[in-house]
Amino acid sequence: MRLTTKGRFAVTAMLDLALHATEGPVTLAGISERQKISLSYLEQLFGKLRRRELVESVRGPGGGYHLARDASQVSVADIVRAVEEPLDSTQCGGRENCQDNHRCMTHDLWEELNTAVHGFLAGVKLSHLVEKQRVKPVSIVRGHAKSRNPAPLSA
Amino acid sequence: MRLTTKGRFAVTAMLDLALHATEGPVTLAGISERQKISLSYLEQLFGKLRRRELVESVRGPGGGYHLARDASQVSVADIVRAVEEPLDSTQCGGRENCQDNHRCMTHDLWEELNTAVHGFLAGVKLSHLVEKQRVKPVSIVRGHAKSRNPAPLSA
DNA sequence: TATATACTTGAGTGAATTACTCGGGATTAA
DNA sequence: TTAATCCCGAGTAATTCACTCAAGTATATA
Repeated sequence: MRLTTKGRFAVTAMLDLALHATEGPVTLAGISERQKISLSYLEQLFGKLRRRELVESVRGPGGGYHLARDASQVSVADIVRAVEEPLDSTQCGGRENCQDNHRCMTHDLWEELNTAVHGFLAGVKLSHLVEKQRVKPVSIVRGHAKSRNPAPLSA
Repeated sequence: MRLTTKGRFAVTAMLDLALHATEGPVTLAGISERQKISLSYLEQLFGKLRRRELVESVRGPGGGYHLARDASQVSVADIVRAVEEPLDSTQCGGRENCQDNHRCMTHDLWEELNTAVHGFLAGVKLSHLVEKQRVKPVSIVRGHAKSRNPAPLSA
């Protein structure tokens, strides 16, 4: 599981979608404005989300996107995997071509870590985020943060 | 905590160091050959490891590196943090400039994830890896894997 | 049917990062 | 003095990321 801002944007967008689920199809333009994510970029992301059947689209005027399944059935791991496509193998492409035991050794380690991360993200459902979000006092803070920080995982 | 192949290489190198601890200072040339990591790249990595006081160097002929503390006192998290320098902030640079609650919301999530990852890696000591390594039957597999895959976190 | 709204797709791009190399230098054992 | 080491900073090719641009296609509504 890779994890970059792409995955984070996707989760944010999906959360926005879930929060506006009652109001019919949600437009990308709306998400773009509310979340300050470029429309074109959202289009890219939602193309993948749709192909992975996490969202469904309604075309034409009044159209937009809605969740393909209940928010409780969509995990953060699902979302990240959907957009962070090249979820391919690690270091030594699987397990065959490990150079020697050292490499294999650390390979096990990274695999365990990956399992742990995946487990963590799979445990967090979109519905949890929605709940947390709704509980929070809504304090709108303005401040354009069109930041470029592709840090894969940051402290 | 970022996590790229740089961190993985560093862990591999440190494990090699730990495994050859009894034979006096370990040269980078040796690690380079055994682990198939470029010497120049190792020099870069060990510069950082030394500055973070994870290893100590012995200069001149017969010199090399050895662990600055016992393998049981060095965690994988220590190593990764040492080389993966820019361990700076996430999305919205801390907590102040979150655009609105959605962003803040997911920010919490990523922070929790980060804590989990760090916890995992902090729990794995170099000594654990050494033990596991020593137990394993030594099956040398040849196969040059000078692969370029900077996947930050892969499945 | 015309038109505007919205999704859909694919190609392209600038900046940043990664994973290195290169070329020199400093230190010290023999 | 020589050679084995570590030491360091600049440079670089490839890649990736985050994002834009320019076309579509579908459809609700007037």
